[in-house]
Amino acid sequence: MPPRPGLSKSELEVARMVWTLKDANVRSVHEAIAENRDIDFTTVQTYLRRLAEKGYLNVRLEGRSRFYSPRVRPRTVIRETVDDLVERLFGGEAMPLMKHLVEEGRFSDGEIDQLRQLIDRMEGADDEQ
Amino acid sequence: MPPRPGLSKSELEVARMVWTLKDANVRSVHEAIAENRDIDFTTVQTYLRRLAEKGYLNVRLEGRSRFYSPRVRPRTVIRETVDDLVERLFGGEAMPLMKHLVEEGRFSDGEIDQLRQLIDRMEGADDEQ
DNA sequence: TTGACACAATTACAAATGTACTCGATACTT
DNA sequence: AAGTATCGAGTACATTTGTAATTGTGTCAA
Repeated sequence: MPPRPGLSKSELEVARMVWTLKDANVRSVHEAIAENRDIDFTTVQTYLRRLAEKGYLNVRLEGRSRFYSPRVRPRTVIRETVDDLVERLFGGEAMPLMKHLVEEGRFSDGEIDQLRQLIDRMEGADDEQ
Repeated sequence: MPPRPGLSKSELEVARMVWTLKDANVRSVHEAIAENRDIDFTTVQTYLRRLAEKGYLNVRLEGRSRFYSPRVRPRTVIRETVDDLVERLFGGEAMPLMKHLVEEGRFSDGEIDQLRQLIDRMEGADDEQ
C-alpha cells in the first residue's frame, strides 16, 4: 500500500541518521553510524543513493558532493514500518505488541508514569490526522 | 546477536501461521494465508522449507508429506524481531515506539483500561522470563 | 609540476528474498 | 488399464539487499 518501495532494515537505520542530522553529506552520516558499528564509507554512500532513488530523501549538489535531507516525514515512515510489522507478526493487532513492550521492555518507573499520562490523555480522544 | 539467521518479513508471516496452527502441512498453512492475500502454494512451501533450514521449525514426515511445527517459541522470535526494529528505527529506545502505538494505534477505551492494568502490574516489578 | 592523498561518484557482486515453474508420484474415473 | 486430475517435492530465477572495490578528480606538500 505505501506509495513508495519499502525500506530495508539497514536503510531504515541510515534514514534515521538523516532525520537527526536534518541535512548531511555522506561523510557526516558515515561518521554518525560508524560510532556504533563498523561500516564502510561507500556502503553508507550506497544506502543514501538508494534512499534517494526510492523517494525518501532529497538530494542537493553542493560543490562536488551531495547533501541529503528528509523528503518523507519520519512519522510517516515509522507508521508504515510499524504497521507492516504489526501486520506480519501479530496479524494486524497492535495490542499484543504493546503488551510485549511493557513486559519485555525494561521501563523505569519514571517512564511508566510518562506512559500512563500519555494513555490518560489519549482516552476518549478520537482525534488525529 | 540472534543465534540463528533472522527472518524476512514474509517468513515471519508464515511462521506466525505455524504458531497458530501448532502443527501443519503446506496445504493448511497455504489455506490460512490465502484467506488474506493471494499467494501460490509453492511459495508457501518454499517459506516453510527455509524456516526449517534456519532452525525455526521442526519437520516431521507423515505419509508422503511434511508437517511443520514451531521449534523456537513465538515469544523469542517476537523479542528478537522487535528489538531489531527498535534498534534500527529508534536507536534502541523502546519508549518512542510505545508513544507511536498509543498515538497512532486506535485503541478502544476497553483496551486502554487493559493496558493501564498491565502497566500497574508492571511498575516496580523487575522480574521476567 | 608532480606524486601522494583525500574524498566522493561509479560500478560490482555475492547472498538473501520473493515468487513460481516443473516434474514425479498417487488417486480418481471410465 | 489408460487417462487425467491432484498434490507436494525439487528446481529455478529475477530482484533486492548488504557490502565494498574501483575509478575519477581536485588538493597539497616537496
